[in-house]
Amino acid sequence: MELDETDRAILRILQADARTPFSEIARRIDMSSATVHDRVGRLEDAGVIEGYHAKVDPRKVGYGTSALVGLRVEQGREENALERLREIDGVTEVHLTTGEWDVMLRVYAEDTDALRDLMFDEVAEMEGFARSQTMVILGTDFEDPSLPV
Amino acid sequence: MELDETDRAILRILQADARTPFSEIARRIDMSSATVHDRVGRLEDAGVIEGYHAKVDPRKVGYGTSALVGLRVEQGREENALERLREIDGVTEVHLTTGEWDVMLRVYAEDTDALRDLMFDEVAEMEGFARSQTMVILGTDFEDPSLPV
DNA sequence: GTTGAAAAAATATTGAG
DNA sequence: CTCAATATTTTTTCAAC
Repeated sequence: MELDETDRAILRILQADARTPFSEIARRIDMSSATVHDRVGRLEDAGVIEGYHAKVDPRKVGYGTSALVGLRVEQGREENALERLREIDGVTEVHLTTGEWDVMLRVYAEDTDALRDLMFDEVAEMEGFARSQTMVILGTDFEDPSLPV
Repeated sequence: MELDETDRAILRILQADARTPFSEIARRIDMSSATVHDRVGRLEDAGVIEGYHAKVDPRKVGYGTSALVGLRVEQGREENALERLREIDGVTEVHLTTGEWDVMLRVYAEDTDALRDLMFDEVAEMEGFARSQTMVILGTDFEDPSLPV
């Protein structure tokens, strides 16, 4: 799908605030809301917009700790490991990467104790687990889910 | 702010789909939409809900490559470096971490050439830069922005 | 592709239990 | 805190350019 500047403007607005009324988007980009409605529908159908999600403050719902975890997995056991990782509560991202680690995880836990339990009892016990390194996130300086479009 | 099971149910729904009409949320949790409206407003005011964002498929808007980058920063230069990183186009996350790296970045780039340029011309040229390691994301097995609440 | 206008649906507000 | 009823606004549809 080819995106023109109007599509990009709509994407910028919806990335910043997914609940902006079409009528206001229309006003800002100087088109009718029927057009905005039409375009958003096409962006959704084309898979450019994958979804709309409320961003919840992890601390406010009991997740005091977050970490990035590098994982080494035994050769040939990757499939099994990935399947297991997906199911662990608090694991929100599983990426296959080049470099020192085969897999990088993003995990959330209540506190450092809970993170330790998650790592020792769930991740390290997993079939095919070789070794891991946990990078505890001490603070997040910047996190904007918006891609520049 | 204290969250009860009703609040959590609303959060689960809005994390999965931020544009679910209040009327449907109300139907699903068996309450009136006025109550849902009231609760969502309080969750927003309390900062539990930080915002609503459209999730855009990076590939569909020209970002073929993504990476996690570990950074070492010279002591005392952290502030300056963080400020600079925030401004680089394509950098969507900047975390301070324990372990091998001081800072972990999430970056998006058009392709590996653009990633190289971003790393060599922007990141490595930054004041206070010591060294870095780029973990190119070959694939994302799982990525769900929803926190279990 | 875009539009204005009508119809349908949703959200915001109010007042009371 | 919750609700029903009302007022307001938005979404959706559609004939027409």
